[in-house]
Amino acid sequence: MIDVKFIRENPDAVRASQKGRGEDASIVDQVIASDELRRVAIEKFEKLRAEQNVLSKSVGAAKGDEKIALLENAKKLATAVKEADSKRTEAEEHTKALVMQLSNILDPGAPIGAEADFKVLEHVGTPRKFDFEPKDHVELGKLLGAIDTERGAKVAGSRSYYLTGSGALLEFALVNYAISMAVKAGFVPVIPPVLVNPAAMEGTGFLGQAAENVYRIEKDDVYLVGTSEVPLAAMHMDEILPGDKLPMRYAGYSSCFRREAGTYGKDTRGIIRVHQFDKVEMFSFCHPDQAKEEHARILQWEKEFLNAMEIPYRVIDVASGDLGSSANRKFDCEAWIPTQDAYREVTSTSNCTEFQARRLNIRYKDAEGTKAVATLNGTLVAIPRMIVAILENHQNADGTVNIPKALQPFLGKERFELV
RNA sequence: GGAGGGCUCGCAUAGCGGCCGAGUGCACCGGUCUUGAAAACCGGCAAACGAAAGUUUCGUGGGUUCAAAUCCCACGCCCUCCGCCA
Repeated sequence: MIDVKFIRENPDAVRASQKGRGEDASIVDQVIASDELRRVAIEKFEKLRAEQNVLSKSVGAAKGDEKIALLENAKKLATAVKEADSKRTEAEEHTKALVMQLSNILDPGAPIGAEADFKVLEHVGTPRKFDFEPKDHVELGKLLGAIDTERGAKVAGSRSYYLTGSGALLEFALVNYAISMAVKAGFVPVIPPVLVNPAAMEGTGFLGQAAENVYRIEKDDVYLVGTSEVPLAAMHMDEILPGDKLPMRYAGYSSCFRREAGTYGKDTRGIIRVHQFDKVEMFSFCHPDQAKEEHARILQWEKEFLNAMEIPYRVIDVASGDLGSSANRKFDCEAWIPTQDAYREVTSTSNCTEFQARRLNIRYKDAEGTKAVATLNGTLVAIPRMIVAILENHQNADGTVNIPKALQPFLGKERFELV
């Protein structure tokens, strides 16, 4: 949610941002008009209410005829107050509904355009030249007894899978490595709830355009989260954080659930795009003035993880039209996937500035006062995609797979063997 | 699933429908005293919007009333007991 005051004072900036995203800029003028009415309604209500408060007090003190006369007036006033109150509520709701439609203000650095208009920031590592025909992760997963998509489909439907043997062990190793790295960097490790209430889901912005990708348990009115960003962000919902404790960093490990509606036919093979997976996510509550630096730091940790996995990748600056509504800028790390001859997204970090915190009512307090914090998130490791990258990039001609050095201590060996 | 109890300013508690945005204790901040600290004493101390006046907030939402922390209804959460259970 953008600050209404900011919209009022910088309408052009908001319009430009909306346009940059390819979204409706006319909402800005609707907000301004609605906000004007809202402020008038508030003023009117408050005046009447003040009058009523005074009158009510005098009723208590009065006696006899005087009291009867006062009561007469008070009754009339009460009706007027009630009416002004409902008008005010209506105006407030109307304004809020409009403001909620606006996406976060773009970072001026974000490339403008549609999905394909991203900017490549850098390449790290070189895609390996194979002197044999590389196998894809599905085949390797079978040879290693690591991934079973057929039984996954039998038991849970399409986009489901079993990680077995080496696959399961690899997940544990990845998670352990990620968490130990995060703890070293000062993150508080967290195992959050994955079943959350509507307020958490709504506050983090996942019930908007993204709603169709969210699993909902109707009977109990709870949602399955698509990322631990949701419970991590909502953790401090309605709280005022001590300013001197910022940044507050959490590393959440959780299962993630995604309906993947509207992706029929996309990545149907293997475990690139699945309904359920585990992920270690970084989340930071920080001072708004430091959000940009924090964003760079989170990206740096993502890169360090990929470096440790010895996987070639590139970093892209995601284009305005492809940003989530909460993000003002987003960097994706894309790993090289040999059998697809392409870079594919494995991690992603967004700077949500104060946008998300305002919706969740998360503030910080320091000598300057109480203001909304900035929130940022970034993937440290999303298991299935990392498994794909590791298997495909580190495979040998016979189908065995070399284990990156960083993971070897967690697995007690250097290679995954055939079963 | 069944039966009870509770939800008030960081914590613990008080609170008669108007004198309650709200008392007390602890914690915290500032001061006096002290070589320093403790103790004692004095003062301050919930949040939001607003330039201010003022308005809003006693779990949430609704209702009764001129007036609600206080009465009524619904929901949420917490606790205790019983049942079931990883």
